[in-house]
This record gives sequence, C-alpha cells and structure tokens, in this order.
Amino acid sequence: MGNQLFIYNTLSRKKEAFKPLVEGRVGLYVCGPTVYSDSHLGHARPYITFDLLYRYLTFQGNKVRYVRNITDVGHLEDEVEGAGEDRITKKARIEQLEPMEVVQKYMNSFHRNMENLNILPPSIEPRASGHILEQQEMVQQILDNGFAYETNGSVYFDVEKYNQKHKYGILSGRNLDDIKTNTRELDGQSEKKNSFDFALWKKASPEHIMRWPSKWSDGFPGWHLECSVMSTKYLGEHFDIHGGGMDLTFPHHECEIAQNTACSGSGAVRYWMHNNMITINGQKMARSLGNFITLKELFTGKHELLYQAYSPMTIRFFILQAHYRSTIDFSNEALQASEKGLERLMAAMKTLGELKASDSSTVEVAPIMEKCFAAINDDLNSPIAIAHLFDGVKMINSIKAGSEKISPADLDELKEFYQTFVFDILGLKDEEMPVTGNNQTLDGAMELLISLRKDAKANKDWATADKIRDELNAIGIELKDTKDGVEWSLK
RNA sequence: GGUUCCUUGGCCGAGUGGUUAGGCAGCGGUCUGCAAAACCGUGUACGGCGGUUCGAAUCCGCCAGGAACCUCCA
Repeated sequence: MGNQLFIYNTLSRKKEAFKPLVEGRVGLYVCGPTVYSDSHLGHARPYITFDLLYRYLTFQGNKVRYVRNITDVGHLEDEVEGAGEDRITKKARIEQLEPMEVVQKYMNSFHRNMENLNILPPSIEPRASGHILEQQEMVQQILDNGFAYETNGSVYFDVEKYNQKHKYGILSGRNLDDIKTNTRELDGQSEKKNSFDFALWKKASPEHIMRWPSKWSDGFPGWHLECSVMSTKYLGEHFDIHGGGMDLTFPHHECEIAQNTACSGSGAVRYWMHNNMITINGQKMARSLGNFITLKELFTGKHELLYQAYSPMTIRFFILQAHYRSTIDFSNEALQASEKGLERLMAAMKTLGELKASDSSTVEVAPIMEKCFAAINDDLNSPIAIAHLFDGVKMINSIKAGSEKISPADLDELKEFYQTFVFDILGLKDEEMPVTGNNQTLDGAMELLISLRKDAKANKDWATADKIRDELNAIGIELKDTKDGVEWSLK
C-alpha cells in the first residue's frame, strides 16, 4: 500500500491503483507534437507531466517502454483558412521549404526544448510518415470488419455502425444522440454518411504535396489513426497507460478507442491520463488562439509579455508546482515566484551536501520522505511533494544554523533521498552558472579585485571597497559578501 | 444549445467533514561597516444565498461569474 501508485483514469473518472499488465513492465504512450512550429509553454506540460510519470515508474523498478510519437504527416487545417491543405503543407509554402524540411526543423527545435527542460527522451519516438503501410493495414482491417466505408477514394469510420455493437463516447462521456444533434456542419462532409464520421484515409487534393499511394487513392492517413497504429505496433493490442492533453480527449482519443476496438474487438488502453491546460488571463494557451509564448521566448525573455527570461528549470518547477489535472495560469509574478522558490530549494540541496553530522538527531527525516512518496503515489501530486520538500529545507537550514542536529545515518539517508527525489524523480537540475572555469583571465582579474577590496575593507576604506563593488555591478558582475567569503557571479 | 469542470488570503497553488499546505510578495528579526543575498519568525482565505451536520473550504440545492470540449489543438 505504501508504495502503491494511484492514478486518475479518465475512463472511470476515479483514482485507481495502478497495476501493470505484466508485473514489472509498463507500456506508456503519450501523444507527441505536430511539428510545424516552435513549441509553446502549453506543450511543455504534458511532456513534463509524463516525464515525471516515466521517471517515477522507472524509479519503482519497472522496465518502462515509453512511446511518444512525432506527427509529421499533418492533420487537416481549418477548412476556411487552409482550403484543405494540411498544416505542414501550408507552412512549407509560406517558408518555401520542402514539407520534410519543415518537419526536420521543428522536430529539432522540439528536441532542443525537451532537452533544456530535462525531459528524458522516450524509448521509441515513431513518426507517422514512417508508418504509412501499417496505417493502411489498419484501415483495411477496419473495412474488413465492416466499420468503415469508402467514398471517392477516401475511407471513413462508420460511427453509427460501430455504436450499434460497441459504445461510442465511453471516454468523453458522450452519447451518439447528443453528438448527432450538436455537431456543426463542416465543409467536405458530403462524402460522409454522417457528420460525426471521421476519416481513416483521405484522398489528397491536387495541391496537397504530402501524399502516399494506396489502393483507395493517392492520399494520406486520417487524423487519429497514427496513434492507434503505432501504440499497437510498439506496445501491443493491450497496454497500460496512454497520456495526453485534456483537449485531446474528444475526438482524438475517443476515435483512437473506436479504431482499436473496431480492429481487435476491445480498447487497447487500460489507464487514460489527461493533463489540464496552461492558461493565460484565464484562457487556454493555444496556437490557434494566438495567445501563446514559445519556450524559446521564455528562455530568452524575448516576448512583449515577459518581464525577464525564465530558465528551463524555472518553467519545469512552475509546472510541477501545480497538480497536472488543474489548470495553471501563466503570469510573470507566478514564474518569478517559482524562480525564487527553486533557488531556495537548490541552495538547500547544496547546504545539505556540506552539513556536518552530530552523534544524534533532534530531527526526524523519515516523515518527510514518506510524505513525499505518498504525494507522488496519490496521482502524481507533485505540488504536495514539493511542499514537503520545503519542510525539509527548513530542517536543513536549521541544522546548518546549529539549532537542530542530525546523526550520520540520518544525514546519509536525507542526502540520498533529496538527490533521488529532486533530481531523479522530479527531474530538476542545478543550473546555476559556473562561477569559474570558462575564463581563466577573468577569474584571475576577479581574484585580484576581490583581494584589493579585502585590503580596503581591512583598512576601513569603505569608499574604495564600495567603488569596486558598485562599478563591477555596473558592468554586470555581482559581488556578495557571505560568511564563507566573497562570491561573484555574472548577472 | 449540449457535455464536463472550476471559483481558496496581495499573487501562484494544495486541500473532499474537525488537525499549519507550500512557494512568492508583505511585515518583524538575525547577520553585515553599509548594501545585497541568505536564514529565522509571522498575519490575512475559502464567489453569494440557503440546507444537511455536534461541526463544512470540503456534502446537497439555487444564484452569480469563469473555463474546457462539442472543429485543428498539449
């Protein structure tokens, strides 16, 4: 019980004890990005959330196969704007690039962002364009099973027929009758029996560059197919966890379930997990709404809404300070608070490493460790875990100040715990700029200035001492007089 | 219009019936030649109105405001 992970399953709308299909092995699939522009803050959330899950499951001793796809085929654009072109094709035309060049460019940028955020790479990162044959096979299988029909070279999923045998809408809590009365009429639906049917294979219009031959037409796979296909291929017909943003619940994940069920007779996924959105002024941050800030802009501070740059770890910590199923609101104030909080935590980590043990403890280390693990076990409640880590920070500082004592055994345990929990599980890292090492000339000059200032201070020549400090500050070097001597850093 | 969800102190954000969330800011203090930093301590809350209960931020109802999904979307 103590080490039992509970996760909230969208399918049951309850927290459930997580038991992998095969003891000690976990199959995890997460919807990856469509690579047609730079990732924004909102995109960081699922990848950080599921990175935490991946790290924790691994820490628990599971062998985890983590599959996260790259969508490089391009989903259909809004008909009004894109006139049937997919997003990648459209972007290619604007930038005068080959579609695959666009894909490569933004995939590289995505990978850089992920590395910056200390997000571990998945075990397999399959690309939709590399699984066209498998997708065609699944289309055929669904056709053979009688849950799809072909019209003008396109193949559509027959939702009504599916619903007669299985239930459509189990994940999002919808029923077909409601959908029938509430689905808007969109262009290009004349080919479909019903507006809520969705494409499995789409015939390409003449201007559509990304296309593949098939027995139905030269075209491209449907919106939702790749995840069904690639999860099945790498994780099997049944696997443990599928994650993604809440906005994908319907229709994307609902359709995935329908496709898998239409193929094999049952859904593939045992636990569906959905992270909530990042908002800005209370509204969802989204590419389509134009209210997004890219990760690159956050890291460099180059965006009109940003007061300053925020480091990748500040972003990671900011996201971990909210529970993944709650919305989290972007603001400079919130990010600055996270930055300060993270600095405090990291400073305590350093202090912990330098702590001296006494012969006995006046503090208890076990409760903190237990509470942190209990929090993560409770549906990845990272904000609670972090709150308990801060209780530990207070304890660490008190030991340093001498008002509390810690035994050698407790100290070892505490060190080991913080190392594991903060770095390995939460995936934070110390990103403090190295003060020395990159420029020996500068180091030497600084040593000289600090030593001159020390002499001035010894002579109570405050004018000279302050001049050195203030003028260094003016050119971007900060001096701090600490108990352990003078520290300097580039601002 | 349909479905689902949210409303916590100056800000962010936990918390599902009784016990301090936590971070940031503020305030007080320690340290310091001064400053900064650091550390310690500390107040303010549960959208409104009813109801259930010995007791509700937490359960129920109504009202107000907001959001997500229903269309690509993390």
